[in-house]
Parts: sequence; C-alpha cells; structure tokens
Amino acid sequence: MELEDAKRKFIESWGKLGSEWGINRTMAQVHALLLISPDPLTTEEIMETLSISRGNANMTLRDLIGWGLIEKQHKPGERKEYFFADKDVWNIAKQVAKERRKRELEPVIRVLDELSKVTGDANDPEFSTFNKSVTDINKLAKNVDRTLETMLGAEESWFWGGIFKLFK
Amino acid sequence: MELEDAKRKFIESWGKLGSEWGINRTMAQVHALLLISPDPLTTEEIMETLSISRGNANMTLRDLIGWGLIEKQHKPGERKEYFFADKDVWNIAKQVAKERRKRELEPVIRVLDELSKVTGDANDPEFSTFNKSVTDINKLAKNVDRTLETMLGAEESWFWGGIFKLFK
DNA sequence: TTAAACTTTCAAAAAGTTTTGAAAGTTTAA
DNA sequence: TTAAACTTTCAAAACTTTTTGAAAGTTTAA
Repeated sequence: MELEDAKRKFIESWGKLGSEWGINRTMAQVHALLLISPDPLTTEEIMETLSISRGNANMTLRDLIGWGLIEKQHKPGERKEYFFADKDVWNIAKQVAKERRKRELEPVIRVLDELSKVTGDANDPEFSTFNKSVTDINKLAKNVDRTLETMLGAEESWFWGGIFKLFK
Repeated sequence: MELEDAKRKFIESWGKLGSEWGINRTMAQVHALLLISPDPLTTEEIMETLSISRGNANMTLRDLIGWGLIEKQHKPGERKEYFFADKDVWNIAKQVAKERRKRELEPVIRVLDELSKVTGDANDPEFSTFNKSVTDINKLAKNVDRTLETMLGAEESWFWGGIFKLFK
C-alpha cells in the first residue's frame, strides 16, 4: 500500500472507531491527521486535507484542545496558528480516560449516590431489586473511579512507572 | 425521593450514559428497566413503560439478547415471551467488554496490522511519523486486547476470582 | 385445517447530530 | 488609526440515526 493510501485509511479508521465510542467522527479524524503529521498544521491545511469547512475545523480544533489532545503553536513571524498533537499514545489514553471520568463518570456517580439514598420496604421486591441494582452499580462505578484516580493522578505512579511500562 | 421517581431517574441516567458511550439510548433504557424489575417483563409492558413502539421494542430486545445482556423466558401455559436481565454487574461489565472487543477492537487491530506493514524511507519524516504513530497504537491495542482476553476468557480466572473480588 | 395470539420486518417519518459558510469579531503590522 | 490576516460564531442545511406502525410472518390450541 502507498503511504498516501495508508494515511487516508488510518484517518478513516480512527474516525470510525471514534464514532463507535461516542466521539464525533470529524474530531477523531482531525486528531488522526495531526497524529501522523511530522509538523504542526494550520486550520487551512486541515480544512483542505479533510475537505471540511472553516467553521467545522475551528470548532473541532477547539474541542480537541479542550480534551487536551492537541495544542496551538505559534511560529515566530507568522500570524497563523499551527496545531500539533501529542504523539505519546500513553498520554493520549491517559488524557481521554481523565476527561471521560470527569465528564461522564462523575455525574453518573452523583445520580447513583442520590438514588442509593431512596428508602423503602425491604420486603417489597420492587424496592429491593431497585436498591440492589443501584447500590451494586454504584459500588462498581466508585471502584472504577478510584482506580482511575490512582492510575491517572500521580504523574509517575506505580502504575505508569511499573506494570504498564512492560507494555510499551 | 419516591421509588417511582427514582426508577424513572435511573432509566433516564442509564440511557444518557449509554448514548455518551455509543450505545443507543433506548437500548440502555430497556436494559435499565429490566435491571430494576424483580420479574421478567413482556414486550407489551416494556412498550408501555417507556412509551416506545412495538417495532422499536422488538429490535431493541433482540439487540440486547445479541449483547448477551438479557434473556427470553417462557412461562408455562403462556404464549407471551418474557424478558429478564442478568443482574450481576460484573457479568454485565464482562459481557459488554467482551462484545466491544469483538466488534470494535478486533477490526481496528486488523487495519493497524495492515498499516504497520507499509514500508518507506526511514529518513522521510512523513513516513517515519506515520509509522511510529501506527505501530505505537498497534502495540497499545494489542496489549489491551491481550489483557482483556486473559481477564474475560476463563470463567473463573485469577482476575475474577482474585483481585476484583475485593471490589464487590 | 383455522384463527387468534403473538413476533418480526422494513420503508417512511421523526429526531438528533454534524456541517456549512457567510458575517461578525479580533489581532497585528505598518 | 487602518486594513489585511486571521479566528470565531451560529442559524440553516445536510446528513445520520432512531423510531414508528402497519403489514407480513409464525406459532399454537382446538
């Protein structure tokens, strides 16, 4: 396969995977494009390569910055803004886990905590089934939360320094 | 909060979480409803409770069966089919991880393997950046895959029997 | 058989999400 | 200042996904 075809395929696949995991397809594609770019790119270049509009490119780039996956870069003597992606896959995984924990896990835990407080007659199967499911899910969610916190919190934890280094 | 309000809120939250993770909202809601139901429910009851059409209910129930999250049940002397959900959260997590691995991780690994084979001039930054990102992501994906396989494969592995039992 | 009870299908409609692009806003060099 | 270069916004349009519901299919008891 030619390098250009391979790049296209990578961008397409990354976009598809993103959309299956609740991440907007274009956002994943822009990220993919920057991941395989040796140099930072301008909004213009991104628009052109992916055939997307200026508005879309701008919003997507801002979102990616919000996720901590890309950064703006200024070249001396130039007006244009350049964008580049962190290329360390562990940082990327860490960053995505961190953001999803904050944006999705935490709100769910808040709701589950509230629902765990609902009281009722322990002999009523309607109540006891509800209560068991909610408290079980709450326990699981909190364990996942705690585990992520430990794993992601310290810059050089046992986790990143130890076990997972084997994987690299 | 009243039990009925709490049930409604649970179904709503579960649906929202599902859609943030690429699972159809209705599917997550039907699952939530069955999770907190002490008894199996009929298609009719599900349609009614969630205000969805027969067609939607039927398709969603089939999908959930396909994900291994719910089962059909027959009551002796009755024509209707009843549906009930496995209520063990670890089974649920396991099942979802298993399915997503099969449906999404495996196809991505196939593409990455193919893209890893692309050859080029190591001094060309275009090629070397592409190659490094692709092979790094491939390594990560394979490690995740292997880890999941080990964790999910054996019915009573060290994983489920050991470490994670602490979490329950 | 038959017909009632139930399940499944699928094309069209509705709902939800993403994208566009022109206009407004901002920044900078001169 | 000014105007050129660039970025941001947002309502409307395009696109995607989900849902509907009526019709077709299937199963069962008699």
